Formats: sequence, structure tokens, C-alpha cells
Amino acid sequence: MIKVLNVAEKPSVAKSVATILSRNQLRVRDGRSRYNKIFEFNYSINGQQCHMLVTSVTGHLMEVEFEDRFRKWHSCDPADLYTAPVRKYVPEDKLDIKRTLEEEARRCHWLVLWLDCDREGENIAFEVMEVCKGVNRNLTIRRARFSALIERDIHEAAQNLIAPNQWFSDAVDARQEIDLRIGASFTRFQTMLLRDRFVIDSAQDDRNLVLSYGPCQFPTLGFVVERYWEIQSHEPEEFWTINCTHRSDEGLASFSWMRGHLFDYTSSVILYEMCVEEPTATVTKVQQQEKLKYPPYPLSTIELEKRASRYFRMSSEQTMKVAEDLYQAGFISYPRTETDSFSSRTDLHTIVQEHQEHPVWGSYAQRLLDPGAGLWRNPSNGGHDDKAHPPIHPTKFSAGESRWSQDHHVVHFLILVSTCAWQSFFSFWSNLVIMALNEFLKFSYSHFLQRLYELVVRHFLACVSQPAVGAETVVEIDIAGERFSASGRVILAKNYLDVYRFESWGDSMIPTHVQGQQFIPATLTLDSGVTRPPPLLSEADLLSCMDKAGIGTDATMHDHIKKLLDRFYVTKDANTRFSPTNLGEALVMGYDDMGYELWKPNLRSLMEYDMKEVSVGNKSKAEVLATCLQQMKACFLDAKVNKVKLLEAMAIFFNRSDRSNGDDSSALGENVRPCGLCQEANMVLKKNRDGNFMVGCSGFPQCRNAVWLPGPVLEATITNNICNSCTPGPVYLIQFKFRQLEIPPGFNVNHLGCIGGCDETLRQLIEICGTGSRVQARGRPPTTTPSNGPPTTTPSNPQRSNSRQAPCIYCYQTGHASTDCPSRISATRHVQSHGMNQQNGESSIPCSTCGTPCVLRTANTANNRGRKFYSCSSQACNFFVWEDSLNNGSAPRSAPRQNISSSASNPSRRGGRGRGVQNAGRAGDVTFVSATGEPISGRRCFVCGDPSHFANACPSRGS
DNA sequence: GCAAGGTC
Repeated sequence: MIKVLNVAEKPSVAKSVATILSRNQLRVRDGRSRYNKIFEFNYSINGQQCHMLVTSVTGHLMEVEFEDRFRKWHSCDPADLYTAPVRKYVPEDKLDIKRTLEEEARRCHWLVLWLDCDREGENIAFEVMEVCKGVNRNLTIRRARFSALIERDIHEAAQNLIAPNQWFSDAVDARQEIDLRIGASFTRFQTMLLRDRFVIDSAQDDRNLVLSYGPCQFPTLGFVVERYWEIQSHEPEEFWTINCTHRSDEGLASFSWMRGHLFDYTSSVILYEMCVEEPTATVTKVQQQEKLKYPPYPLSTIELEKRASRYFRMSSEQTMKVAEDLYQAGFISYPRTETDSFSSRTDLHTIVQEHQEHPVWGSYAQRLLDPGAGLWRNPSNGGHDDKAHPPIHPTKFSAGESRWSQDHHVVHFLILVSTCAWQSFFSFWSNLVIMALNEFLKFSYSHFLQRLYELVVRHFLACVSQPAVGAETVVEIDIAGERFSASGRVILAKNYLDVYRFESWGDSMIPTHVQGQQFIPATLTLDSGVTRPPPLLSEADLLSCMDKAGIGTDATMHDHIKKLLDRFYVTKDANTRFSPTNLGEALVMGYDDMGYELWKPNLRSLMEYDMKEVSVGNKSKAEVLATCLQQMKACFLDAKVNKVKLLEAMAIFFNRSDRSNGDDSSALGENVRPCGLCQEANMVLKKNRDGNFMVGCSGFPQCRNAVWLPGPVLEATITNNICNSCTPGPVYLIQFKFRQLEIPPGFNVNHLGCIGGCDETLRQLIEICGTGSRVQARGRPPTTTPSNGPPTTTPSNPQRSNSRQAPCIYCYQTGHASTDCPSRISATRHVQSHGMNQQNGESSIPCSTCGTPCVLRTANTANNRGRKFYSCSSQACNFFVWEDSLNNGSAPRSAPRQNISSSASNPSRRGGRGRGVQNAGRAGDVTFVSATGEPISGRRCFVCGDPSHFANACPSRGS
């Protein structure tokens, strides 16, 4: 009889395969590893009688590592790690499994590999082959390919054995080697570069701190930082919208403007006035239709993690731990699966039947099985199948509640561990306190088990249920050519929502309307709101980002998130939302400033693409390894050359350490000109701790003379060229490089500029972009204050000093609302009282922010070419106001507006209607119309306040 | 001391 050694990827699969093939007629014995049993039985393969031994590994049997002489961190230059020899070996904790395989393989004729049918599984198959062939060269080796652990598939796989796929395995070999080389080189490089140079306050002992870099963890960090910067750089923008209500016997209907909202106040007012003048509403459309809300797809790992985070605020790591325990105890199926569709051969009814007796959802399960109820529906297909595991579903009934804490060994194990730990650390505590804590732990953990089990069961029952049905009514009306709509919904059948309590679908009544009907609105208001930034990334958002970009696998995503927390790169708040720490932000900022996208997902995506090419035979492993490692080594060497960028970014957030040898000071600090204020020292080029460039007197703090440079400056280098016109000289010209995306169209990225006052380009850029837009976009107040800080003669940009508080949208000051902005009043007042000569550059109007005289200038940007504005003559002050906005009395603006914006298509403009009620008053007193259509009181022009006309006819606006 | 991928 042929002896066949069968090896599965994990003990559970070995058990399932053996049970199915033997029809449960098998013997079990121990191997050398306590987890990996050996099952024995007889079975016929293609008519050949076989004695089957089925055992398992636990995932990868081998690891890839550098040879010993490269393993110490100081043993070599990290750049050498791109070429240092690596080896694959069986680590200490897997030697038991290796010995079992060797012992059994010696006695067998065939080796059949039952590893998971994905690339990693194929690679593990080759690891198993290597070990087995090492002791028995005559083995016949075959691969079993199965798509689910169900009877038909497993028997089919056993009768149709194939050859292992070398390409699949090669792809994984390449990935492992690339991950190791990139990860180890960058981790050693940035740890050794930064750890001793800065006081990194997040770490208890920063001498042992590891600043790891990994091709998965860094893009994950990148997602968190990018969202954080997006929030920091968000500029609130005020918008206006018209709302209207209609009261009838059946109740109140609220109509919203089908334009959404406009960002232009005057346009909004004109449209609003047209509505007020002819307020009769005509119903143009009444549409009624049936709407379905579908149940979710069957549950994959990522969906389980996302939903547990959303519904229970469990971290993905917690979820996977609890799911693993539920799986080990037999309550749910294998929890690491990409599959979100059930095989047609899965017996779904039997799973539902098991739950008929449940005290809470049992009656729902009964209704599902009752053909007369019509509740059953075959689950939809989510389109993913890992060919190894079914979607996560319940496999054993539990009534839950009190039984969890009694019958689950995990809880007892945890309690044991915790008791030992607490007793050893806090031996002075009374037993009573320890018991109380244990009870709490027992309760919390059983609570998690219970909630996750409930989610898996309810999700499964929802999947096999009919969608919820609603009747939706949409009513559209027309007022003076403007269209408004309102909608209502009545739930006709809740169906799956009866069991899936985590989702809701609200009823909202709308009174009956008929086409052609006319009415006078109960209210017609012009409301305003401001755009708001998107929220910080939640754990579910982060998982979605990773999933979409292909960062990590279903089984490892939670590990990458946990790694960021462990490395102090990010923190998570009570709402499961992530913010970068100073450390995380500084690292991303450093690489960003180098111009590398090492913190973006593209690198991993490219690697994944190459792996795919290897796995289908289009490229060889050697070819991909060579090109990828060559590129990464070049990138690494470049990063070493540009390490000053990392140091500068770190310096923004952290104090230099005493251990620092100080050899990395930036090349800044050269003289630009003699200081005209103190006439003693020189002005020098500096980059301050917020990352902004400035030229300050080296006599600081005695002399506080300073010239701030535009926010978009990326690089600034002093040249030998001298300005011909500025005094006192010599004033050396500076070669600037601006960040392309931050300067308006029409400006060059490269600019040879003078800080002496003659440079129109610099002046315009400061007026338009400010001196700290980069920091507004990414910075936060530093936690420490270096002793050699830059001069601060002038008020710094208020947004910089209080970046988390929403500033006024007109003057960027905090402490007052935009509606109460003093700059709007003072700017107008100044123009009137000083009788200004409106010629370019001639004015004595004091700036309303700092008191320095303003000058009248002409904009030269694409959007506003030729438009005039007043700006403060102090280069350190950002104040400016458009001339035309003063003339017509509307608000001064700091940036060009877009007249009409689609809030749905532009995420930066998502926003609420924060101040609708207060701002209704800005539309004059005409916020209500009477039943006869006459405005109640106080009609007047919204621009100049004259009651004799409306704004669209206001003489101050001209034609 | 470093990666990411399996798994108990």
C-alpha cells in the first residue's frame, strides 16, 4: 500500500481534510509539535489504495534572514543590506514541526500538499517540499487544489492532484526578500540617524527606540498623516443656500434648493430676492417609487473588522483576537478570509436551523425557514473568493449571555495570566481588589465574545434575507425659476433590518402634494453655512484605504495598524479616529521633503504588480529582484544624501539631544544683507522650526528685525548676485524654489529674488499665499522651544499659533465669528475716512490688523488678473482686501471664489449649515413672506441698505 | 533591535 504524507497549512484544515476523506473513520496521534496532530486512515486515490497520514504546519515553516555577519546593526552600512546574502531557514519555534515532517516523510512514498490555494500557500508548499525532500529524495510530490473545505471539493481535489506552481512560490520569495532588505535598511538608517539626535518624548527610553520603516506600515502611516494635513489646510468657506417650507393640514414639508449651495453671496441674494418677489410655489413633479435597501454581502475579515469597529468600537486587533478565540472554540468559521460569497454547495438552511431556538433571534430564524413568510433570499455575491475559506459564518449554536463566561476556556486563561501578573506586581493589593478586577476582565472579555458572535450570526441571517422595502416620494417645486425638492419615505417591509439591528433606515413623512398645485411657502430663508474639513480617519476608514491600495492582507492589516500605535507613530482617540504623533508626522514630512513617495501606497502597488507578473510567468523572480532592489538601493542612497531633510523635519517637533554630535546643522545661516534696523549685525537666511524660511537679524534677540518669506518656498539658496537698487547693501539675491502646487498659475517654480523690498514676485506671493501656508497645511504647534529660535518682531500668522481652532474666514484671526469680523468694518471705515488716493502703491490707510500703511496693488494671477487690492505694506502681515469688495460693501476676500460648487464632487467642500439661523439676518429683514405673498417687513437692498431698491438694481454695483 | 506573511 502506498503511504501518503498529506500536509495542510494549519491544524484545522488537516483535521477537516482527514475527517472528510476518512468519513470520520480515523486515528489521531501526536506529532512532535503539540498543536500539529497526525491523522491516519486508508483512502483510495484514483483506484490506488493508500495509507494516508494527514498533518499540518502553522503557516510559514521558514523565515528569510541575513547571514549572521550582517545581522548586527553596526556590522555594515545599511546600504549593504541590498546585496548582503540572505538565507531561508526554519526558526527555533518551528523545529518541532520540521522534525515531524522529516520523520513521517522518510516512511512515505508520496507527499500531497494541502496548503491554502493562494500565493503564500504555494510558497509554504515549497518550504514543506524542501524539508521533506531533504530526507527522502524519492518522494512523489503532488498538490491538492480545493476551493472550500466541503466534502465534494476535498474528494475532487484528492482525485485530481496537480503539480505545485513554482511561479506562485517565486513571487512570494521575491516579496519576502524585498520586504526584508527595504525594511531592514531603512529601519536601521532612520533609527541610527534620528534616535540619538533628538529627545523623542513619546518613548520611555529613547535609546532603545526603534524607528521602523516597512513597505506596509509607512503607507498606512501616510494615510493618517495625509488626512491630518488635509484637515489642517482646510480653509473654511462660507456658502449660502435657500430653504423653504410648506405647511399643510398633514404637516410640514421642508424643501431644499436643488442648486445645493452657492459660494457667492451676491448671486445667492439676487436669486433669493427673485424668490421673495414671486414667492408662489408650483409643484412640478411628484414621483413615487419603490426603493430597496439590500442586506450586506457575506462577511469577510476586513468587513468584520470594519463593522466591529463601527458598531462596537473594537480595534481591528481586538476583533481578530476575539474572532480567533471564537473560531478555536468552534463557534464561527475561519476568521481570515477574503471570500464574500457563499459557494452554491454550502448548506445555508442547516446553519439557520441551528438558531431557531435562540431566545433573541430564534423567531427570526424560524420566519426565514418558513416558505410561507417569503423572507428567504439566496445571499448576494460580493465578488471576492480566496478559494480557501468560506465567508465568516456561525458554525455552532450558542445561546450566549451567561454561558460565555462559564464555558469558554480563553476567559479562564486570561484571568489566570492576569492574576499572576497583578499579584506579582501589586502584592500589597488585597485579594478583594484583584477579584474585582478579574470579574471586570471576565465580564469585558465575555462581552466582546458575545458581541462579535452576535454580529457574525445576525450578519449571516441578514445575508439570507429579503431586502428592506420602502416607498419613496420626491416632490419638486418651482419658485421664480428656482427649483426645490423634498422627499419622504415609508418603510413597507423591514425584512433583514429586523435582525440586523446595526443598520437603520428611517421613516420620514412628507405631506401629499399633487402636480400643478400652487402654494405660498410658510418660510423662505437665505441661510448660510461654512465648509468643514473631513474628519480624521477612523479605523474602518483606514482599513478601507489599505484594502483599496492593496496594503497588507486580510490577516495582517490589523497588525500594521497596531504597529503604528506601538511605534508611537499614531494615536487613536475614543472615537477610534487616528492622528499622527509628532514622530509620525516628522518622518513622513522628512521623506516628503526629499520628494520621495516612500510614505505613499504606490511603492507597494508597484511591487504587487511585479509579484503578479512573476506569479503568471511574465517575469522571472531574479529579474524582479534585480530591478526592484536596484531602484530601492538608489532611492536609499539618495535618502542618505538628503538626510538633512529628515533632520530638519524632526527639528520642527523635537529638541536636539545632548547625545547629538551636531554634525548635521543645515547649510542655512549665511549673510543676506546688513541689518538696516540695528545697523550692527547681519541679516541671515534661516529656516525656523515650523519649516518656514525667513531672513532675520543675527543680533536677535536684541534686534528683532525679520523678513518672512512666502509659505510655498521649498528651497532657498543665497547666491553671489547683488541687488542693484536696494539699500543698505549689499543685498545678496536668493535663489528660490517654490512648491508647484502651492503657488498660483503664472508664477515660476524657480525664482531669483531679492528680500530688500524691490521684488514684486515675492511680495505678491506673500500677499496671496501668506508666509506659512505650508505650516497651516501640515504643522502643529511645536511641543518644545529651542533656545535659538527665530526673531519674532511681527505677529506671526494667527492660524499657525492656533491651528486647531477655526479662524475667521475673512481675516484668519481666531476669537470671533466671520460675521463679526472687525476687519470688514475697519477696512471700509479706513477707506472712507482717509479719502484714499487709489493709485497703485499710494495710500496712507493703516492696516486694520497691524496698523502699518496699506498699499493699493494689482493682482496678476490667472483668476484675478487686473483686479485691485489693498495690502499691508509690512511683509510680515497677511492683511489684504479686494478693492471692489470695499466699494460694494460686501465682505473682503482672501482668495478667489468659485461661484457654484458641487459639494458632492469636491470633498474639501463638504460642509454643514452651521450658522443658518444667525445669518438669515444678513439677507435683510425679508426672511418671511405673508400668506398673500407680500414680504412682512423691511425690504431693502442687501448691498447698500437702501429700502428703495433690491441688490440686483443697486447703483453701487453698476451694470 | 529591522519587514511582511503565514499560524497556534
